[in-house]
Formats: sequence, C-alpha cells, structure tokens
Amino acid sequence: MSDERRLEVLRAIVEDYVQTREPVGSRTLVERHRLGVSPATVRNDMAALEEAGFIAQPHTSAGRVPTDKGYRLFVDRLSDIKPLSSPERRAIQHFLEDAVDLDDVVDRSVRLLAQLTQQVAVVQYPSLRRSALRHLELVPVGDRRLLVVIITDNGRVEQRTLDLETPVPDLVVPELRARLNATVAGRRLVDLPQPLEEMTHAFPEGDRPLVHRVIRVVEDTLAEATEERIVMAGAAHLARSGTDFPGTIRPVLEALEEQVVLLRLLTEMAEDSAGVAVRIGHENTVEGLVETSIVATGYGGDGEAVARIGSLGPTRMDYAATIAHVRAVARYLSRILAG
Amino acid sequence: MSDERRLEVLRAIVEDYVQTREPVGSRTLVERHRLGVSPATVRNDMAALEEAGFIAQPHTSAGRVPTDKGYRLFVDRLSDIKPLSSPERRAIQHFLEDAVDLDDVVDRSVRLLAQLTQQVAVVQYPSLRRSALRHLELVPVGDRRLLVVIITDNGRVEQRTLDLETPVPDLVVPELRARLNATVAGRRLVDLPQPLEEMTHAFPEGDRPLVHRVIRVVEDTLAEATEERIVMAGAAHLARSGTDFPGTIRPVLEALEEQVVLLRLLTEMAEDSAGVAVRIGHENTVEGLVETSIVATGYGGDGEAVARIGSLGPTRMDYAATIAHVRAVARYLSRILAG
DNA sequence: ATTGGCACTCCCGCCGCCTGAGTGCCAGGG
DNA sequence: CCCTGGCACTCAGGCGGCGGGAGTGCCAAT
Repeated sequence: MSDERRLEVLRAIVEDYVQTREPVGSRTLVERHRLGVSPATVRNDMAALEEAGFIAQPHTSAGRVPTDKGYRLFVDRLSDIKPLSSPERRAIQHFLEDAVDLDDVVDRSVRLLAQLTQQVAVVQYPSLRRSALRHLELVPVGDRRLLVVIITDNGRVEQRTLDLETPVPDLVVPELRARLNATVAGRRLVDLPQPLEEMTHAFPEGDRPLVHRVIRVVEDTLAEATEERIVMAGAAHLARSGTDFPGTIRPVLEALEEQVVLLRLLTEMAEDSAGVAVRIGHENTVEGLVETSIVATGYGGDGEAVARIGSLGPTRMDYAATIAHVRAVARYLSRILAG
Repeated sequence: MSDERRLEVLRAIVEDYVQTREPVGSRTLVERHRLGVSPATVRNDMAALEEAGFIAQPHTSAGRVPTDKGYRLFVDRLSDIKPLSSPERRAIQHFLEDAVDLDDVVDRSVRLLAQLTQQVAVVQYPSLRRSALRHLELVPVGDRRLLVVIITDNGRVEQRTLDLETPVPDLVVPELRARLNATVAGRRLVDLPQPLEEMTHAFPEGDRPLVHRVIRVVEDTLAEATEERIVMAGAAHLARSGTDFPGTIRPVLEALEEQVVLLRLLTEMAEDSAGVAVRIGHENTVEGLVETSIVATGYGGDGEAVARIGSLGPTRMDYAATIAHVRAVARYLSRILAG
C-alpha cells in the first residue's frame, strides 16, 4: 500500500472531477489516467482516502468527490502550475498596456482576469495607506468653500469640499498650499500627523482656525480613503450552464456585494511560499462563500505589494490554471504600475 | 361587453400575477378582485384580451399571464403610483444625507435603490458633457512628467499623467495653469475647444509644443470621460428564491457587466410626461435583457437632468412601487447634489 | 499487496396514471 | 345584447413502480 500511489489517486480524482463535474468511480479512473493498477486496487486506496477525509461519496454506490480537505492537499502538494501559453502572455500584455489611467488599468485587469479564469475576478485598488503623497491642491470655490484634492504617488485622487463660516482670505490659500505641499510631499500617510501639526505654528494666530480645519479634512479624508475600494467582474460566470452551486448563487452574489467583507477576506489571506494565497470552501469563514474557493496574490509597483488581486469560483475549480492566471495578471499589473 | 371592464380585468391579472408569480385563472380572479361578474364573463373578456395580444397562456388549460404589450398598457393607463410611506421617506433622506463626497453619494444611492426595490439598481455618474469645469490643476512630477487634474462643478475629478521628452520648464507651468484656468473656468465642455486654441497664441513660440500637448491631453481626457461611468448594486436580487427567469440569470448578468451597453440603454430611454421612462421586456433591444424591465429617470443638481438612475427587474415586477422608488431616490439625490 | 469475481446498493430516468385547475362553447335568461 | 351556469375537454405536474447501470465492499486467490 504505497502512500505515493494514493496521492496519485487523489490527484486523478480531483482532476477528473474538476473536468467532468461528476463523481468519479474506480473504473473510469484507471481508464483515463494510466495508473497501472486495477480498479479493485484503486477502490482500496479510495476507501483509505475517504477514511482520512480527503474524498467523500454523495451517496452510497456513487463515485467519489473531493472534500475541501482533499482540495487543500491537492493544492499544497500536488498541483503543478500550468505555464501560460505565449499567445496568452501576449494578449495580457497588450490588453493592459493600452490603459490610460489608474482606473482604466484596474478595470482592464479585473475584466482580463475574469475572462482568463472564467470566474469572478476582484482587484483591490492600490492602497493609500502604504503609498506616499504626491501633491495636495486647494481650490477656492465661491468665497466660502474650499475644495481639497489629494493626489498620491500611485495615481489615486481623493477630494473633499470644505464649507467655511467666514470667507476665505485670498492670500492665505497660496501660502497654505505651498506649506502643505512642502510638508507632505513624498511622505507616507502614517508619517503625516506630526509634521502637519508642527506646520501650523508657522501661521499667524488669526489664520490658525482655517489651517486647522484644512488639516483636519486632509487627515479625515485619508483615514476614510484607507477604506479601500475594490472592483469586480465576471459575476455572470457564477451562473454558467453546469449547475456549479447546489442551491442558488444568491448568497455568493450577496457576499460579493459586501465590499468590506471581501476586502477583509483578501487582506487576511496568507500567502504561501510561492506568493499565492488559496482559500478553499469552508476555510472562508464568510457566510455565503463556503462553497467557493479564492485564489489571491499581491501586486504592487515596487516589489512590496500594495494591493491584492484574486479570482473566485466554485471549490471545484481548476486550481493550477487559476493560480497561473492570477500570478500572471498580478505580474503584468505590477509592471505597468511601476513603469 | 364593456371595454372599461376589460381593462379592469387586465389590471387585475397583472396585479395578481405580479404578486403570486403564477398564471391567473378566471375563478381566482373574481374571488380576489371584486369584479362583480361571474368567472364565465371574465373568461370572455380574457379571450378578447388574448386576441388583442395583452395576455397569453403558457399552455392550454393554464391561467393567463400578461404579455409585454399587456404590461405596457398597464403601465401607461392603469397603474397608480404608490406613494411612499413616511418612514421610507425619512430613511431615504437620512441615508443619503450622511454621504461625504460624490462617490459616496452615488454609492449610497445605488444601494438604497436596490434595497427599496429589491431589484438591481443602476446609477449613472453625473455627466461631464453637460457640466462645467471648475478647475484645472497641473502638477509637475519629477522633471519629465506632468499630472493634469480636472475638476468639474459637480465634484467629479479626472486625472492623467503626461510624459514629456524634454524637461518641463519650471516657469511655464504656473503661467499655463493660470491661463488655462482663466480660459476654462465655468465653461461647459462643449464650449472649450476654440477658446483653448486661441489661448495658445499668448505663449512664446518655444513653449507652444508643450502647451499644445497639455491642451490635447485635456481635450482627450474630457472626450474619454464622457464615456460615462455607471455603478450597480443588488445583482443578488436577480437570483431570488422564486424562479424569476426561465433559463438562467446568466445573460442578464452578462448584459449588466457591459457598462457601455447599459449606458446607451439608459440614455436612449425616453421619459414620459411624468418624467419616468419604462422599458418592458422586448422593448429592450439588448440581447439578454429581453425578459427584464427597466424603470429609469433623470436626476440633476439644477433642474436639468445631468444623469440617470434606474431599477431593473423581471418584467413581472411591481411597476407602481418601482416607479415610486426610483422617483423618490432621484428627487432626494438631486436635492443633495444641488445643496 | 494486488486482483478478479460477486453480491449488493441505490440513484436516476422512464412510463403511466390520475387529479385538478382552467378553458371554450353553448344554451338559457334578464 | 350581454351575462351566466353548465358541461365536456385539455393538459401540466405530482406520484408510484420498475429496471438498468454505475459503483461499491468484501473475499479468496495469486
């Protein structure tokens, strides 16, 4: 009874089931995969695998189906990453290269990944928290409103309007703008509060309230903006012809609309040595995603990952291909952002 | 044989079918709606209505179901708009009031509408085309890149980076910024090209190429940005327990992901006298939406509508309620944006 | 340890039956 | 002329029984 072969059997079961979507029996298994043993032998191995919890039968006298635990073992030990075909590589590169701005890059990425994996794709916007400020702009609007625009080094832009009780002194704005920029430029968000506070001393007493309000708005905005954004595509793939989900896809769609939950999930996921994180079935504590698996990885302009990208589908998914696709898109995405 | 009563029968059929989701027969009809006539009489009317194409039977010896044409007549002539309950009104107002910026307003609106109608909600971002420019900002980044930020009077912000062959002359940027703003401020997009062109003459020959490139980027950006954005929520409602859609919801989800198509559809829809547009079933030429209906209306800060908001669901929807909800959200949304 | 044989299980598709809701039509009555 | 009760007809869908076939577990033999 070789452990070696048992794992081989598990791999065969997973691959077959992923392809056919039907419980796989011992006979068909030996036919399709050159295992070199008889169905009876496979049956023994199957019994052992079932005992160990890697596979299960939907009902007596049916073939076996991998359990979450089975997929887990498969992913950890058994699956090779499929290399992409070179047409695929070229398509990815071209598709992403044409993007005109950050929104466009993210949008194209998510659609591309959905297309490649034939599953739901999610892309998190580059995080503000880890990025540095490039520029702050103050724009007077009328005489009692001030528009504050915040631009980060990865191209994100946030803005807020500020309503004032008293008219804005014309002279103060340019100076405030200049000082603010001198203070914030190139600094990371987390390093901002203290320098900003110190900066206020440079202003005459009378202007302090205004200065404080502006600083307050900037800080609030950045605090809020770290509630990251996320975009999604390919929801339609959830409803593919083959009935992937037992009941309905409703809970899945509901979970996907809760961006906050999705974000937490993405950021929680720990990456393995290869830099890819996989959550399988019930490993997702999120209600409604217990029958889905998620493959995610980080991407970022400069080595360090600033955000994440992922693909979500039924637990019965082609993990090898999905992992390859996610990694590929993340790599190209990083390259584009760095360039 | 009164035409009056026939319409009453149609109304009863629609209301019943919308509620029960099952073909409605003559007997149950007279029981549930005090029509004051016998089932046999109703049957005669039904035969006439069927002849005229307003209702149909899924199969012989089944009850009747409204056709698209039947819904159309119902919407045009028969349905009263349900007034909202005052708790509903208050909920809407409070929910929208807390929004911090344009993104937040739009996001909250779409979620709110999805929640109210229990259907898919779509909200188009305020159009750039019809809005005026508030401010243009140029930010040098490094010495060969220029970040162009465009801010409109309804709070939208677009940005592009511009790569230059030669370093940016420090002195030119402030002047260009000042002149650009003097030129564009308060103008509507459509009125921009000529003034911008004339402005270039004010610059010395040597700076012209840079000036032209900046202008070019501004114009391109605005042209692209008029490809409007749209946000969606409530997709999960498509998969509600009752089997609303015969086959699968896949084609619907696919259509919804094609923002371009969705936008065209929204803008095409002609509003009736009450300011609400309704497209029913096959009236939507979009493949995949032939079994859905869409209720839409415009909203905008100042009287004139700048964008649209809508709700999409199965043709068998509660039109009266949906229309009321869409109108209400649009009204509050307009108010917020104007304020 | 592997294998062929064998008895057993049970899902699933098929068929036919029947019921009940609903219809169309007709003949009689206000 | 319109409404109404009566009646025969239709047909979708639920129920039950049947059989095939895929698959299993176990055992004895190699």
